Amino acid sequence: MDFNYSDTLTHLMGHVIKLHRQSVDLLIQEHDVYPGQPPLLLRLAEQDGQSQKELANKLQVTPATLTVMVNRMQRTGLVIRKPDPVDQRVSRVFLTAKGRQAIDAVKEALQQIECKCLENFSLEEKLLFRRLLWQMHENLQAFKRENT
Amino acid sequence: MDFNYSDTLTHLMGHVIKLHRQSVDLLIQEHDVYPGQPPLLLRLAEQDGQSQKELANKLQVTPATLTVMVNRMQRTGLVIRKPDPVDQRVSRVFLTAKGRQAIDAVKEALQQIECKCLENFSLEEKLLFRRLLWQMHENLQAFKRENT
DNA sequence: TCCTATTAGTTAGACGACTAATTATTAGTG
DNA sequence: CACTAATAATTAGTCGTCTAACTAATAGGA
Repeated sequence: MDFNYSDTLTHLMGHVIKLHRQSVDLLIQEHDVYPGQPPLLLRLAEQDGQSQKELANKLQVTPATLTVMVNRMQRTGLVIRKPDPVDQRVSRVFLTAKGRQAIDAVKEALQQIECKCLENFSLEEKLLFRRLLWQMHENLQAFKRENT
Repeated sequence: MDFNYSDTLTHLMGHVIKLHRQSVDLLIQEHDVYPGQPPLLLRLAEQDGQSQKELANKLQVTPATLTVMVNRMQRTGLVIRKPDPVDQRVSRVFLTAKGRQAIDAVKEALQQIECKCLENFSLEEKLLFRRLLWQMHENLQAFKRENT
């Protein structure tokens, strides 16, 4: 019972994710947006001025990671940090004008790639794919709960 | 026509991949194997003593990345580098005894998680999932070809 | 044969992510 | 009220990955 990692579904998925990142990056790099930043930008587009803790939770990332991300994006002028007036511990992240412009490109790019990804998929296939992916997500979540 | 990144298939896939990594890591970290190393170990299990270039190609990683990976794995004693006797430019990577031991644990872990991932999947669903994933892979590859 | 091109690998510096330890500030309790 | 708990963010150090610049060695052509 030999086991080939290359035949594994997660191996293939990993490659797809990587290709996806690279493809999106091709379209957005001119806006000073790096591959990990689109999710943060989009969360800010939904609601500006969230605390870093809120953002970290939504992005499923540790607060430490978020601090570093915000530092870089502040340096490239996409966002700006402002202290919360009530609670001095929290700092809130706001989009700059440049950030807002970048978001348009980012949305456009993600949309385009998602569309490209799903070329030749029927509606049923899309739905099924999502269902299976979700099932996988739940299975892994269960595994983590059992083994922590 | 508002666009929600959270509803995106690739967003969900990203989470699944992340959970997968974390889950595998739970099972292998005691063997001094870090999350990015299983693929390299398994390639060496297939064929020991490959050149770094060969390995980089198979892992779809740049030579620079491979150099760093091998450095770390050499430091933790999983592999060892030996110069090619014919061509002095190439250095070949070999498993150590510890590396070979780790591989057993890694295979076991990957198998277990892959199995867990696919809980409640029928055979048809597995096949279909792979087919759709492959289609996505081809779509993205085509996109990259068109935009490079 | 010698000089140039190509090739394999490395290094430096950046981004993305994590854990563990640290700093400030707020909340709660005796 | 004072002291301890808990919370938000940061820092330091590591792993994973990339690009660009560099070194060393081989291959090829004039």
